[in-house]
Amino acid sequence: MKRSSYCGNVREDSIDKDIVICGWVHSRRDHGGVIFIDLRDREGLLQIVFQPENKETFKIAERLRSEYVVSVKGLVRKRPKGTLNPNLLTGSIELVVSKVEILNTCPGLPFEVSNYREISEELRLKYRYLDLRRPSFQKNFIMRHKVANEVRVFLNSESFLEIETPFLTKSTPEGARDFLVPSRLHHGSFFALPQSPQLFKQILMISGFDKYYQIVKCFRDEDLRADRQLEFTQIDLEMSFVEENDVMDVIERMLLRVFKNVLNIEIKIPFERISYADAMLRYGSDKPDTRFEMEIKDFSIEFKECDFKVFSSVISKGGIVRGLCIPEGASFSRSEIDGFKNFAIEYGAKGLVWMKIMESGVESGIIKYFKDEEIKVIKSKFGAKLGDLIVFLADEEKVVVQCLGALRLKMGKELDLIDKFKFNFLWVVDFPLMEWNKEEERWQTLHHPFTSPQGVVSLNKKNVGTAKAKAYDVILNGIELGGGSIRIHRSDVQKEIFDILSTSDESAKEKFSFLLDALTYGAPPHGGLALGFDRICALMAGEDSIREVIAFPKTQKASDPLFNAPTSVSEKQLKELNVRIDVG
RNA sequence: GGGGACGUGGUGUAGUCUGGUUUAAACACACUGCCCUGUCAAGGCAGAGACCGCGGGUUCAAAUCCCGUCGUCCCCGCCA
Repeated sequence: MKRSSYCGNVREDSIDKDIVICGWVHSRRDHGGVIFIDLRDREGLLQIVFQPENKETFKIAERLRSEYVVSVKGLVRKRPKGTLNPNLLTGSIELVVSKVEILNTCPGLPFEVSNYREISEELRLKYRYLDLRRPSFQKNFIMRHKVANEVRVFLNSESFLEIETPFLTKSTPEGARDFLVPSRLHHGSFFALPQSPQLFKQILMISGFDKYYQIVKCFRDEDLRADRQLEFTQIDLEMSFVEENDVMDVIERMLLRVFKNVLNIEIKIPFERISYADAMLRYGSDKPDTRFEMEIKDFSIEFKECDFKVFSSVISKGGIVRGLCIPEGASFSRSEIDGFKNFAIEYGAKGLVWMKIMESGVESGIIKYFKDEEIKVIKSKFGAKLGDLIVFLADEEKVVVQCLGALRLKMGKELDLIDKFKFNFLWVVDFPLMEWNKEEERWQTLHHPFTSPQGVVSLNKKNVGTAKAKAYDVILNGIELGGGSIRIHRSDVQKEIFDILSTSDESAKEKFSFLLDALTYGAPPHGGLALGFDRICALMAGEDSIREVIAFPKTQKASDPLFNAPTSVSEKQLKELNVRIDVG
């Protein structure tokens, strides 16, 4: 029997027609005299009816069990009055079976193929093929396909060319840890899997392709998280003869189209923009979640000479004091506030100071150190209301910013201040070009070393600290969707950057000499951006983890329970590669 | 490298804090059999199924307390 339709796509226009469908037995309701089966395929469910008059099919129906694979021929008809199911798109019709064929059977399942139960991730990944059968999952992956398709249709219409770049490439120890692939033909040498196609796409610009994109896998051998996998997918694009606004405009219009055509949601463009400095000050993060307010306030000037020595001495040593006003937080108990303190300590703070705005005045263990005017300033700066809780941190800037940023997010979630149906896009711009790495005593780029500085000043180790980058990150609901920049297209500027980054024993100039060369041969001004495809899909699907939109993800310990990877390999394989294992 | 949560029939959980007749473990779903001609997360009756992740210790007695170990998840570090 040749299939004529998907189960989930049959509609009333097929009434009185004979059709053939194939699928899995989703559920079986045996009434003794009549048997109903919900047959499932990727498009959805259709109720099929076995009637006792047809003895042959009825006998087979009695044998059907969950997840049996069958093909069914029958007549589509309108369901009898009062038996419609409004929960199904096919709920007004059913298929009366005239012929049925069991294509495969299925033993007892390790878990039910339904949306109604949370199964442990371990089991889900071991039986990923069953897990992926669940309707909610099929939906996620159909959506993921649509997103990719809309991206391609849009970028194609904007004259972008899809060009592939290699997976076997060169290891560059900056940034994330590389996955290494031993070379059989070059003993002792290794390829690396790309952390991103960054340099390839820049070279494609030098080659004159003008606009490039790729939906491409990237690899980073770092620890995994809910939003991080060893291999992940990026929408990677690059454009020639552009400035920041041109790239940002393309991305905004692309996302507008994707959200409209996939979710039927109108997002507002252009996205709001915020400077890096502002984001760090107000939200304590370079990827602020602006779905709720609760902004951080700085008191480093106000408390410079205050009587509370913890504050004034930190400030005199170059540190800062900032605080957060938690609406209706005064009802938190002492131990709950201690919990916040421990949370802050986890992020590197030494302690946390709090004040409750009560009817009787401000309640706090340190209230005696503060003058009335100072309390007034605190209250007015926050716009604090009765019943609010204010917390302060005093430390070096990095610690305070990070802690309060994390605490703000935690409170936003716990107090349910976040509107889950909102999509808040945001550009973070004006990043510093570099930051000083105290431990290693050297300059480090915030983005990557190919990012163009703002302005045309000649850069050196003295003035680089104040330079801004032509870089931009696109943020959605506090998650970094992607980042990009205008790249350096002049060899002399790129050389300056490498000089600043280089330590005495390693020269970036040598490692990237091919790039410096390429830039001299007529490199056009160019820039681009890379978007985390998995993250976009997870956000659009309302999932908390990108694993829910990746068909075969790894566990947090970086293994695959289905294939049981990674594994050791044979001596023969190792010998061919001239690799010896030395497990300590 | 570090912090935390969890691990009980096939699945999801209760029981763990305060060790012991709420019979060596309860409930729901799934499973098996029977009944049932309009259900749709069908219903009814009956049944099978776990020595409580693994190892060790404390104790008269351990799912329960302690130590170790493995696994899953969340977070810090890390992710230019």
